[in-house]
Amino acid sequence: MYIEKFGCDMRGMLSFLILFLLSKKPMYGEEIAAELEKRRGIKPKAGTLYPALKELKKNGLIKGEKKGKIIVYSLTPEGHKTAKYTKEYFCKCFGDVFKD
Amino acid sequence: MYIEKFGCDMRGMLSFLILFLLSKKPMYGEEIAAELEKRRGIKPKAGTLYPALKELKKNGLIKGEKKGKIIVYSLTPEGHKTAKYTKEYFCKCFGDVFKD
DNA sequence: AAGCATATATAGGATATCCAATATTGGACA
DNA sequence: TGTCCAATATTGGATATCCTATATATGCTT
Repeated sequence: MYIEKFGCDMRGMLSFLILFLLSKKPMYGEEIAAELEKRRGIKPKAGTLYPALKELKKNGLIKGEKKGKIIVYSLTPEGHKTAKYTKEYFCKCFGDVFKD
Repeated sequence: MYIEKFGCDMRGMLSFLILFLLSKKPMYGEEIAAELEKRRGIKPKAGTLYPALKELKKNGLIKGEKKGKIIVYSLTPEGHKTAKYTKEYFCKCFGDVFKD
């Protein structure tokens, strides 16, 4: 796989992707993991995903609502605002990558 | 700045950005640094940029041609191929971030 | 030729990022 | 009620990523 040969697996984008996904609709852990797998080809392990969610919660960007066994995560108002700004930042950085 | 509050500075995308920039045109170090600053708001330090270039060169993706004081970097054939694949990967991951 | 600024380079270390392994929780269903 | 499974969670550590500080090289100006 060329990504591996490249030596850059685009680490550091996990939290951004999670925030972006939740900005589209609330999801629970396994849903998020499945969506990430569809995009990146790699499914984040539990020890990767949940600490990331915990950090986002700690920063007040997402909240978790318990629905029986699962926890549905969604953005807080602060999270929406941050998602908006980070998306703008992202577009400024990478906007023209898509125009090829 | 919201990126800081977010706690995600999108690390891990530096090499990808460099590869992408060089896929558009050959550049030397300071040119690359300036372009990165324009996009990210932060200019990479010498101790960040040159090791990254060295790694890309080691992997056979870029080559450096000395022109007096400066070194002009450009993609190798392998680098072009890798840029193409990484761009596709990138689009698969983040393609819909721009549709908002 | 000497001094200076710019460009490139390296070593060492701090932090971020992620995973493996393991633990816990809650519901389903016998 | 007890067992099983899926979902969530935590700890500890490995690696990636980047910066600070420092060093080297090259060309320009005087």
